Amino acid sequence: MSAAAPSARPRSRARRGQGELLRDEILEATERLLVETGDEAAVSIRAVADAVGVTPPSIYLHFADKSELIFAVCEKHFEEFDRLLQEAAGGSSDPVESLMLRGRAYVRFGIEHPGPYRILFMSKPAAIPDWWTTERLMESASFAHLVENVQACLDAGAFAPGNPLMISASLWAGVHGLTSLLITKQAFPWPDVDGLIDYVLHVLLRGLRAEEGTASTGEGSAAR
Amino acid sequence: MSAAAPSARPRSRARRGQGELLRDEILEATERLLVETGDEAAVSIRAVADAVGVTPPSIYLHFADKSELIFAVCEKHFEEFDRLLQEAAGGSSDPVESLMLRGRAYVRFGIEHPGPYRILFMSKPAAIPDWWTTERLMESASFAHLVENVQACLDAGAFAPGNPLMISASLWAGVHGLTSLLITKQAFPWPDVDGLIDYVLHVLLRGLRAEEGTASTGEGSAAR
DNA sequence: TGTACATCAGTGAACGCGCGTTCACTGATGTAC
DNA sequence: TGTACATCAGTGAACGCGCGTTCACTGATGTAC
Repeated sequence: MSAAAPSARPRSRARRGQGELLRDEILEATERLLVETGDEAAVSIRAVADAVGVTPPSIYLHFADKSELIFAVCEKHFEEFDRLLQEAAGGSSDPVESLMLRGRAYVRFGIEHPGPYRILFMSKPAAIPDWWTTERLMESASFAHLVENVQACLDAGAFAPGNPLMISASLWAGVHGLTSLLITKQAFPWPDVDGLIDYVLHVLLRGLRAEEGTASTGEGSAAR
Repeated sequence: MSAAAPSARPRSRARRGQGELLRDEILEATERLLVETGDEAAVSIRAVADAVGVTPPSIYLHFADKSELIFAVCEKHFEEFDRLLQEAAGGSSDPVESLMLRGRAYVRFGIEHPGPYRILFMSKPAAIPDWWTTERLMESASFAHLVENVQACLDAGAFAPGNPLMISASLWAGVHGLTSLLITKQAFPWPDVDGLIDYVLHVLLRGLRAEEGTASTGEGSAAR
C-alpha cells in the first residue's frame, strides 16, 4: 500500500549541531551497500540515501560528490586492511612465518570484503580521482610494510639474495591473484580454499628460500 | 557545421544477402572499443553503432541484446587466448620450460588486451549471463591444458609430488595476480616489467621443483 | 517568562544525460512473370 | 525487355529508466533580548 517506503526506519532529524551524525550513517550505509554488491557502479547516491532513510540531496551536505563518498569509505577500509595485516604479521617473531600470516590475512580480507577489495585493487586507474593521492601513500605504507618484512627475511638469511622490491611484488602478485580469482570465479571448482591459500603461500616461500648450506642463519630443512 | 557526425566513414548499405557483413563490422568495432576502454560498462550499443557508422537498432538485427554482443567478442578472445598459450607452450619440449613460456604468454595477453582480460577474468560473476556456459567449457579447456602441462612436469619428476589441480591453481593465481596488478595499478612504481614476469615465474617454478636427489629424472641445479 | 529571529538539517521537484530497447517505417535490391 | 512485387538492410523517433546534481524551500531548534 505505502508507496516507495524507504528500506530503513524513518530516521528522525538530527538536533542542532548534531548534523555530523548523518555523515557517519551515510558512511555506514555506503559501506554496507559496497560489501553487498561489491561494485562501485551499483552503489548510487540514491540507493545510499534510501538506505539511510533520507533524500538524495542530503548526501551533499556532507560529501562534495559521489567519488568523495566512495573513497572516504575505501580509505577506512585501507586503513583497516593495513592494520589487520600488521597485526597478523606480528603473530610470529620469525620473519618467514610472519609473511605466511600476513598472506593469510590478506586473502581473508579480500574474501570477507570483496566490495572494498575490488575497488582498492581491481578497479580501473581512471576510476580513481585525482585528489586520491592518499591512495598512493596508503598503498605505499601497506606495501612498505611488506617490503620491511621481506627485508627481515633477507637479513635473516632465510631468503636467497634478491631485490626486496622484486620479491615483494612477486608475493603481492601471488596473494592478489589468489584473492581476486576466488572473488571473481566463485563458480570455479576450487580445491579446499584454506588448503589452497596455504599451498600457494608455501610454494612462493619455498621458491624464495635460500639454498641449503648457503644461508648464514637459515633454518634449512634437515641436514641434507 | 555537420551535426553529430559519426566517427567512422558513412558506410554504404550492404547488398541483398550480404547482411552478415554488418555482423562482423559490429564485432570488430566492439572489440576495438573494448580494448580501448577496457570496460564493459563503457561500451554502449550506441557507441558501437556510431563506430560502425550505423544506427543503434541495426545492432539488434544481428544480436539479441547487449550481453550477447559482448560475450560474442569475449568468446573470440577466449579462443585466441587458449590458442596463444598452447602455441607458446609448444615452443619447448621440456615441460617446465613450457610452463614458463605459457606463463609469459599469459601475462602478455593480459597486458595487450586489458579490456577482454578484465571481462574474462576480473568481472563480477553476476555480469556473466546464464547462457554463457561456454565460458565454463572454454575455461575448463584452457585450464585443462595447464593441468596437462603440470602433469607432464610431475611425470618427468621435475616437480615435487603434489595435487596437479592445486599446483595449477597456484600457477594461475600467480600469473593472474601479476597480470591484473599490472593492468590495474599502472601508476605503481613497478620494477622492470619483463624482468618481474620472469622473476615471478621463476619463484613459482622453483617453489614447485623436486628436492635435489629425490627426483627420478630431475634436471637439478649443479651437483651441490 | 515570552517572543522575534537567525541558524541549521533536511526536503521536493526538477534539470539534463546516456542508456537499452521497441516499433512502425523506408527505400534499394533482386526476382517472377 | 519491362514492370509489379516481395524481400531485406537499415532508419528515425520515441519509450521509460536510473543516474548525479542543483536550487529554492521548509520547518524545527536554539538563542538574544
